Amino acid sequence: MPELPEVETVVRSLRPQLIGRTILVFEPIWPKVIEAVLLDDFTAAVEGQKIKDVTRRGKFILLHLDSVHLAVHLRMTGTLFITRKPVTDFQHITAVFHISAGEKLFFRDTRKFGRIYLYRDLEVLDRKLGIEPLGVGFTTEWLWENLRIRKRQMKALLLDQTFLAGLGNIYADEVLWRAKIHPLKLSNTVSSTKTKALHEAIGTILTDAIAANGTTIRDFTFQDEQTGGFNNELQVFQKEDSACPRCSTTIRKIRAVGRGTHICPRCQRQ
DNA sequence: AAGTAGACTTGTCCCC
DNA sequence: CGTTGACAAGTCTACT
Repeated sequence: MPELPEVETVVRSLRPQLIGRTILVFEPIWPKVIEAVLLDDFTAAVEGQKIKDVTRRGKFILLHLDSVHLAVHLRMTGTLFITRKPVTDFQHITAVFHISAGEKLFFRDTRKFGRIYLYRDLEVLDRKLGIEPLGVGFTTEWLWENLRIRKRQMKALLLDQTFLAGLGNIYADEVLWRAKIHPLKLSNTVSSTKTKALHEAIGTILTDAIAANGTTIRDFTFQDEQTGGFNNELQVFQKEDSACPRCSTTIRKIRAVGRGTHICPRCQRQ
C-alpha cells in the first residue's frame, strides 16, 4: 500500500476513530513486527496510553500517544485497520491493538515487511526523512537548488526517502512522465523549465491521488475493504504496450534503479 | 558520491 | 503446465 497518498488515506480514515481511545492490550501475533525495541519494553510503553493524534510523515503512520510515538510502516502489503467484526483468519495478522470501547486495531501484512517503531522523540525519525512534498518548504526553488547540487538518476532521487519523503514506484513514474523527464536523467542536468514542471506534477498528482483515496494495484485497502480510485487516473504505471495519452507512442517498461519503470520513449528522452 | 546486488517475505503468474 | 523462477506498492546493508 504504501506511498504517500495511500498512507494519507489510511491516516484520514483512522484519525477520527482513534483519537481519544486508549490502548488497553498489545497483542504481538508475529513479534518481529516490532522493530529495534524489546517486546516487553514496547508493551509496557504503549499499554494504558491514550492516542492523542494520528498523523503522517513520509510513508509512516504516526500514532501520538501520551508519552511516546508509534510509527507504522506498511512497506508493500501492510494494512492497518479498525474493525469490530470478528477476525478469524489470523494467517497474515502481525499485530492487534485492543483499544477502548471494545475496538481492535489490526495490522495485517502478507509479506511481513511492515514494521512498528517506537519513538520517545520524533526528531530521530525526522532526521532520517527528507522534505514533505506537500509541505510549505517544498518549492520550485528548493527543488531546483537540490537537483543541481546532486548528480543522481532522477528516479533514484525521487525514490530516496532521505531526499523527498513519500514517493514510491507508482507516483515516481507518474510524475516523471507528466514532467517529461527520463528516469535515468541526471538531476544536475534537468532544465529549470522541467524542474518547474516536476514540482507542479508532484503537487498535482499527489493531491489528486489523495482526493481519490489512493491507488489500489493489488493489496491496498482502507476502512472495511474500500479500495483506492486513482487507478483510473494512472497514465503510465503498468501501461506498457498501450498508447501514451499525450502522443500515442507505445509505453515501454524498462529497468531503472532495479525497479520496473514505465516511460513514454518519445515524451521522456534521456 | 552514487550505483548495484542481496536480504527480508510470501503470493502470483506463466510474461520477464 | 506450473514440481521453476522471476517479479511485486519498500528499504536497509554491504560492496564497488
